[in-house]
Amino acid sequence: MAEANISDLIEQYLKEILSQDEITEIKRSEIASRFAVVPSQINYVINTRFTLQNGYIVESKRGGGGYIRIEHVDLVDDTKIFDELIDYIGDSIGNNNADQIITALLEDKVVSEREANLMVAAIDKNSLRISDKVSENTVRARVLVGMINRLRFESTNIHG
Amino acid sequence: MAEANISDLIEQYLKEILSQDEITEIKRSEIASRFAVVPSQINYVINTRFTLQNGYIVESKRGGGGYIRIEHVDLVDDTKIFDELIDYIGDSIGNNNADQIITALLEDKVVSEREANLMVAAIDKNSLRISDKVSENTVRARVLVGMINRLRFESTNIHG
DNA sequence: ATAATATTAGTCAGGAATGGTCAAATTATG
DNA sequence: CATAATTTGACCATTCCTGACTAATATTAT
Repeated sequence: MAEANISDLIEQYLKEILSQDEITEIKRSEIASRFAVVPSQINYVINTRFTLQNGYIVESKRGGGGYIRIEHVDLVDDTKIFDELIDYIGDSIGNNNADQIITALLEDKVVSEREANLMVAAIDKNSLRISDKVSENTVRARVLVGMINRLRFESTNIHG
Repeated sequence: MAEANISDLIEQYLKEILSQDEITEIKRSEIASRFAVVPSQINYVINTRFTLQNGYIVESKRGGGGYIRIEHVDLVDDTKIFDELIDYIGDSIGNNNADQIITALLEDKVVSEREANLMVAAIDKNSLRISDKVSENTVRARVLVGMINRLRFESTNIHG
């Protein structure tokens, strides 16, 4: 597809590196100049694409010999991360963030694609839309219908 | 006899593209100017003609390099059971009735046990509890945590 | 040791480029 | 005529990109 954003390209570049090693250390200024962007854009990419809900842990150090270390964590093996994930969700979460979490669960094979699709359908914003009139049973109907509609389609994507 | 309105023409145009590729990415403003309509009419066309029930999955992103992605997916062979269930559910359904529907899907082997458990967790009455100050994101957090906890409660392995 | 300087990375706010929502106005349909 | 579908526009939300300023750490000078 059309990955028009530089941020997307930087993301791809970093994930390419991480597909070979579970952990990598980069120099912010080096990546920035490689893609001809200001250094702070690297922070932007990391903050929007390499978060815990995406399955990454990031550490850094400033000063001479400074670095940014990105580690891909395996949700299956790390119960503690799992706890932190639920902790992160807390009392409130938006549709996009929730989708990211489910994507991370899928990529780490905690759930199958069919299961992930059901989860995405369950937390869809159209289903959970709340107005004055809605009752619990109204929302339940929408959530259930949303999940059933998801089942109407074959799983098309890869990831298996 | 139905005179083709602009929305119909836009629909045809998009479906023409989708007849060649299963998936396409458009720029809302580009399509809008091509047909000389306001951008939000593209949303109207998508919301009325490219729905899940019709076999389309739509995703979008805003901001620079934003897009609307439309994917056409194939219906599974036996769709009758879904229609009937959705018809039965209607606009409102209680926890027990919903559980029964999910059990029926499980017994018919439409869903696996893990999938059924996820669905049950999603429509749990504690998750969908609605009071005066709940927001959409509040309910979403409860639904998502409920499903994740269900996954932990079982084995966290897809093949387990 | 301590201070000064150099070398990193982090934060934040703003502007630009998208797409989304909602309801009023208009048009088509039965 | 009554209702549903379409069309429009004002306003909102999100994402990306930049740069000025800040913070932390290492190195060098005194």
